[in-house]
Amino acid sequence: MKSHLLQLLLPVAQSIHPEILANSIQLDRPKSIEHGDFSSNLAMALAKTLKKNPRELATLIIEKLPTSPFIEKVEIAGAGFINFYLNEKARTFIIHEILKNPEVYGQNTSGHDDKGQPQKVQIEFVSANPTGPLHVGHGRGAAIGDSLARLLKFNGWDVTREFYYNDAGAQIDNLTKSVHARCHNIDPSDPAFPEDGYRGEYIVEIANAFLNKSSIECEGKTIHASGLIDDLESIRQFSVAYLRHEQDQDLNAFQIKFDVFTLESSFYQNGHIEKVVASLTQNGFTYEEDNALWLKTTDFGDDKNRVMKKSDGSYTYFIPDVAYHFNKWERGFKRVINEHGSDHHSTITRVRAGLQALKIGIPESYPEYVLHQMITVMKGGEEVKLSKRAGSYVTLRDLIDEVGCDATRFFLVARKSDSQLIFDIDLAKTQNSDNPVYYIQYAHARIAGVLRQWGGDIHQLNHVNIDHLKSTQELIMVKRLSEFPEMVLHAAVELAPHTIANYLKDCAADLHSYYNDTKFLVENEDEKLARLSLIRATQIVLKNGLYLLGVNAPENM
RNA sequence: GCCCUCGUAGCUCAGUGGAUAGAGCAUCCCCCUCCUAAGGGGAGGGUCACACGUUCGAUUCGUGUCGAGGGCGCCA
Repeated sequence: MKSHLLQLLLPVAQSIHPEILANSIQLDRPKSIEHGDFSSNLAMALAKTLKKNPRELATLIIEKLPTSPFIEKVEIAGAGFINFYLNEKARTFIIHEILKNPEVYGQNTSGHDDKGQPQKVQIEFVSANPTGPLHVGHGRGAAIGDSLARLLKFNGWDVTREFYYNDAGAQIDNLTKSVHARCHNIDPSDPAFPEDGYRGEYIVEIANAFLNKSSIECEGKTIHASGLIDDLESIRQFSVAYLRHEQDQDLNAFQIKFDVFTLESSFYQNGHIEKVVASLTQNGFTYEEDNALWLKTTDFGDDKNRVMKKSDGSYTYFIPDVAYHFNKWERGFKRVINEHGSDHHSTITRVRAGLQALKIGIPESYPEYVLHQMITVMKGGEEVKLSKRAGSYVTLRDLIDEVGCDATRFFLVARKSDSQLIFDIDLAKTQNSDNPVYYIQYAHARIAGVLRQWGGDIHQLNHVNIDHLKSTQELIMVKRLSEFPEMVLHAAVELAPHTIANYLKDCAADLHSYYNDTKFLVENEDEKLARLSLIRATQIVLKNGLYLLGVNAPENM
């Protein structure tokens, strides 16, 4: 509908001002229904360059505008807005569009290449090290990352979800030492406990399972504990498998599945690390100082150079990161999005710098980043800082157990990622109007209820003429539904799934308002079917929108 | 000190170079003989942190100030 109007406007605009470009014409959705379905600031924009009165220009534009089967009227308003009001034919067209192919309504092909094929995009998210249960920050990353994946798929991209983790390195040594200490019944109050060790209760569980010679399923393999109290290698393998397994269960409970798990150690084993270091050195971006090998990241906008190989001969995390992103590029991902906590901010410049220094034509903006800010968990008016199992932080599992998967996902994805989030457990738990998740789900369930009571075949609604749906609420409802595809595109372009959550709240509000005002199951058959087709279309949009957030759309509540 | 993000109603947060800046909660009033009241309607509540610029028009863009958080490691 929007492109239809643009096609009408463009020739007119060009006849007045030949140099105007198609993408410079704005066609917005007015906030208020009084201002029509679409609004253009064309006259005001032209007034500036042509030095003419915007209202006069608007009159001229409207006179020149060809007739359209979908437009009821065009009006000038305010300082020179041109407002378009769609007619009943357009509204029927929109509703039929939704009902015809419910599951694809809102989808587009903006992710396709020139040949019409989906382009590959990889989204890396969560990427927690296997040193403890997932915390709420990982939960926010999981909710945002998975929703982004769903959104991009809806926009025609071929999406791969990936989880990267470090299974060697200093943090894992720490984990091993901590479990080892607990095997010997050394607790964190004991001076013999590792200084930077993990102090949570889960370490005791792992130690006990290890001593009992348990087995753990992890990523298709079974890991057996040797049970030998000083077998550090077995402790390490078992602990990593144990925690990876637990994280998988948490993600499962959060209804998130990954396509690929990548281990940091794989880049040491397959020689990628050496290759990258050799290439960086060959390109002349490295130097030695204080017995360490440095990369001149300042050549690429960093504020200081970074160590890549420590004086003890081991690598910093930074080189495996570069190797990993080089690997993503080589696997054919011309687009990569990393979802991380905002504490990863400092790595952006240097990872990109490392990739630039490889000189193999990777774009400067590769990879893209979506960073989320910190979460404060509130309960009973007080900040919750720790959980029993993890010790020092609140786990994702705590939230899921307490408020459920749907509410947790919704709350974590419904805020702009770069603002700090207060997660109010009491609010997320309430099952009433205070809680936006239930508000939206209730709208969906209410519609399902009406359709159940009607008892007819929903396919009967596909070709209903809705011409005489003309109440303000009905106009608002149709307008809202027609905006959904634009919202989906916008959310994907901006990498901002929270805009979908806002849209759904508005859409649900429109429905509840309509529901209270109008009876659907009326005597008059035409009226009844018209209203049912409208709410059925609303149900579809709510369902598709909730799907994009990873939230269920219940038939009953 | 430098870098990034944020500052909008009492609270939690949306939003936009344009029309009267929105929603939920909280406060007050009203609506079930009627498809789910887990709902709806209404009232009150704002110097869009502050200042100065750019613009026909700034809450939105720019600069500065103040305030909050995060990052500045041979940790990941």
